[in-house]
Amino acid sequence: MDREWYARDVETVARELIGCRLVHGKRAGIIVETEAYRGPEDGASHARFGPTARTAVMFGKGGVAYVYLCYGIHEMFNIVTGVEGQGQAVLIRAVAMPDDDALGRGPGKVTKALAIDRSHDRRDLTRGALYVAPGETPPAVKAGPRVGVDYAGEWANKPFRYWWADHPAVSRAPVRGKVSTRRKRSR
DNA sequence: GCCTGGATTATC
DNA sequence: ATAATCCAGGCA
Repeated sequence: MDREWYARDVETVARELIGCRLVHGKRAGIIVETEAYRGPEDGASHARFGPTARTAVMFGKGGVAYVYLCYGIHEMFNIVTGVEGQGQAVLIRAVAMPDDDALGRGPGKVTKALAIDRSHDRRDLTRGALYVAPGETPPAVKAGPRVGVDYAGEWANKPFRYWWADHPAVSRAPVRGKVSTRRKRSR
């Protein structure tokens, strides 16, 4: 995909990424689940604090990778969209791998399956070994609330998550309304 | 500087 | 239900 394609609105790109091929060298998978993060006004987005050392890339041009470490364990792959200053990005939550459907299920698994890590942060996706290409046409795409962003108030309910309807590689959405990520610190 | 808590996943 | 594991960013 070229710069123009990525420069469009984040919701459009997130929706159209479903069915596309995500390629990294010899590895590739079909994207079956994404989430749109709208910009500084989006209470669920890393962009909500404005540009910082980590998130400045989100405020740059579209078609660039944003990769960050989550929970100290998992690396998450995002694609910046829109034009400079907007702060939009799409999280790739699941890909269908040719051999193993379970391999690309869940955002932490996507980076594992395609060997993407923080060294790819800020990588230009319009040139090089990491890129998106046309793939298949999904029979149906559904939309619903994003996963794991209950802290974001009204923004948590917006239907910014897109997935290939009934595809087996789509991540299982956890039961919402339950927050069990609290870890007690002895103090 | 210190401290909180997370765009998650595996296992208990 | 909770451990694993680390660092960004708010606040003092």
